[in-house]
Amino acid sequence: MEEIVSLILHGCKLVKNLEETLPNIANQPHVLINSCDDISRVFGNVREKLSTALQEYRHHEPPMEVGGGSVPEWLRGSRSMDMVLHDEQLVLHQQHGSDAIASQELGSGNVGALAPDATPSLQRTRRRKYEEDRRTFRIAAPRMGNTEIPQEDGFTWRKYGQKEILGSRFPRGYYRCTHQKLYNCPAKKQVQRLDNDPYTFEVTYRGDHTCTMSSTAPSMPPQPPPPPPTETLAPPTASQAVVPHRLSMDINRSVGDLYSITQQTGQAYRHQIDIGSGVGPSSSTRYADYLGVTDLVDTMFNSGSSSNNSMELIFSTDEEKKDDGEKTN
DNA sequence: CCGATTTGACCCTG
DNA sequence: CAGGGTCAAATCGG
Repeated sequence: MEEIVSLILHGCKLVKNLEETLPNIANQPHVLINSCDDISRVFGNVREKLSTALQEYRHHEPPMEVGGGSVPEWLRGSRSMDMVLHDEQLVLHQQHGSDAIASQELGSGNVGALAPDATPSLQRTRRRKYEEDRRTFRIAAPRMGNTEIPQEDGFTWRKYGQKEILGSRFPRGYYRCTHQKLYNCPAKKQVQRLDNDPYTFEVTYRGDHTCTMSSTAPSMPPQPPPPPPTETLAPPTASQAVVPHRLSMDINRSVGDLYSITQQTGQAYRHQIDIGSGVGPSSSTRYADYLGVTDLVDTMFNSGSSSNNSMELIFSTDEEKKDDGEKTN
């Protein structure tokens, strides 16, 4: 087990390394590929070892009681095993759909407040394209402090609405970027507790930040008004700005951030992350695997010094969850 | 006083 | 017409 852990930690270091050198090597695809390969190799190795350990255990130990007997001792009784085996709770998939189109749409005017003279057909088109630019995350609610809202995501949001949603026990909160007016930032997010798991928020991000990612005031001067829409699609720069930020936070942050990003259609989570051209499908799948593992590692080993709240999150039973849920309700 | 939140009303889409 | 999304006045709080 120690070997596996050190492997995981090594992988994390590689990821951090890559992140730090990313600005310098961003335009050197072959270097990027090598780095990604190294990382995925390490975590692929981890996964293999985990699978082997699990199989060996299953082979030697007849199943005992339901839900516990076929799991290695070091994982028995912990929900982390579920996460390893079913990393849909950890793996992220990000759907950018037509980011470029959406960015263009968003940049072309105010969000939500459609031009009064817009034709109905145009409004529909705009809406649909806008809707495609949605990234849905599942975020574990904080166990400490304010459990009513998801953890900081690095941006500051201002709530502008809340609505009861049909078929949902919990209302949906509507947030827009605090700097919307000052910086013409179109980013919005919706936050809703899951019906069947009040300790998980489904956070849907819409639009991309044109402000910086500061949680206070933006450090960049206000951007000039976006250019009028043209035939050429703008590159999805804003959405790219979100991803590296998340990468950094995923590695460093504590619990609460067991993201699983789903497709907007609400289908089963896919063990895949779109990395873009230059990386083959098999690599991307393995890449996703390691992302899941890093989150797990992060949760297990980087969970804050003084409290074991992250462990509570991992190891808490459903019963506890239910109790806590009732308390907060 | 100013910015954030709340909440009922309104708008738009399907 | 129902439901989701947004607006904006009222209210809150630092």
